[in-house]
Amino acid sequence: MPSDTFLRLNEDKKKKLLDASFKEFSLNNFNDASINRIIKEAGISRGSFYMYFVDKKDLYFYLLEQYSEILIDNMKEDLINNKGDLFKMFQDNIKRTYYSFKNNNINFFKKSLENITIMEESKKTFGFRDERLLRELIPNINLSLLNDNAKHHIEVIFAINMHLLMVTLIKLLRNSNLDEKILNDYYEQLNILKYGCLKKEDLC
Amino acid sequence: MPSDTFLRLNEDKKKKLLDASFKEFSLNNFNDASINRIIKEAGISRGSFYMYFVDKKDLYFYLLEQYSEILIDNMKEDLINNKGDLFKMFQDNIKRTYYSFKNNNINFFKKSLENITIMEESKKTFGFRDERLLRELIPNINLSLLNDNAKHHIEVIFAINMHLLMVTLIKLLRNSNLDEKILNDYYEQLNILKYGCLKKEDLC
DNA sequence: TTGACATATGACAACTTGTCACATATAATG
DNA sequence: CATTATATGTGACAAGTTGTCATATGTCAA
Repeated sequence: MPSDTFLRLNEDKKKKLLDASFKEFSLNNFNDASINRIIKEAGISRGSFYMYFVDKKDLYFYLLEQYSEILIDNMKEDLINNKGDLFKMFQDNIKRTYYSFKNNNINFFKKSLENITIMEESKKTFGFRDERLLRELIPNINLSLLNDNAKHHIEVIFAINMHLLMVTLIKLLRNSNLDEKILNDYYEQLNILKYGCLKKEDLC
Repeated sequence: MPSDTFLRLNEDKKKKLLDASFKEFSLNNFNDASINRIIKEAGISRGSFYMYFVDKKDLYFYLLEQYSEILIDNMKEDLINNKGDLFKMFQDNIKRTYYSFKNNNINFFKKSLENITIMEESKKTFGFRDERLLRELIPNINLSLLNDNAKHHIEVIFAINMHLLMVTLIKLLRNSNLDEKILNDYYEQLNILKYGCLKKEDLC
């Protein structure tokens, strides 16, 4: 989290630093990104930077949070449009998210995907804070479509879906064009989650 | 991949470097691990190091490969003991893997889990090379237990299972003792994959 | 013994980060 | 208005990082 000093800064100065950071993290992955280059581009001194953020990670997560707001908004919209059907939402959402990622200035989201460790993923699902996810998305899911076991593990199901979404996005972004095969694979993966892996005759 | 020069080295010198590396990567995550400390501990010169490995990443993946051989061996054994039942294998395997991780010298596997990005995970499933996974594990899975859709996506199902395994291991290793609650959550996640999320009446 | 090739070495340039004594704003108070 | 606090800004600095390269030392074959 940035310091109050940063938050109190005038919008111009704030924007300049945020823009420079966005650019740097779009061109380099987290470890290669350089605070030196950021402060040079933003025209602030080294000491000031450390007055605003405790370190590179602090800045990065703040940025990620800012820029991923719109993604969670889109997801919420898709969920409501599909009357709370979690799987239809994910099916609809992937193209939208793909284009958000693809069209954003330089590469920020693509690089972000490459940076996420499963360690972090298990804590905060893709930069969206858990709280916002739980507060705004989960309550909009129509649980009556799911069986009891699924109802009790709705957060896990969401997390698995998010994981599949991210892995698919990585694949799609590696190709230059939206690849229908990768997309179809994704839809069938959703089906596995919907219908399970075991033979039906063993179930009923 | 290490150079032929490294492979040609006498066992003592090789071991010394590998041991020093293992220790360094056990005490630090990938980015904080220092080649300087490794070569100091191993008693070789900077130039020699770069004669053996192209960079830190090269060394790291070589190490990971070496030390994860046993994990895939265990998995194969569990799969055969369970007559090819993929889900029973995962259910049995987690405790074993947990103890392998917990008891190994310093922390290598725990740190490794923390280092893995979903980007890498989507390419090589957890340091096990895809080839070995596909070659040795997948053929031992009893496909007749699965429905048609699952059969066609056996690699994806395996990957999701691996992902759940890793996330659960991270949770378990964060606690000091084997936490039954986390373990039970894992088993129920496997059930979701087995039986799916949708209500049964909608299926049959 | 003399090449020829394989290894080893550490100084070097070019970076990186976080800190800190100091300088300069801006606000508040006598 | 002058003075004192408090908030910000600054860049030199120490202590680290990595990868390269000219040079030195092995080793083996002709």
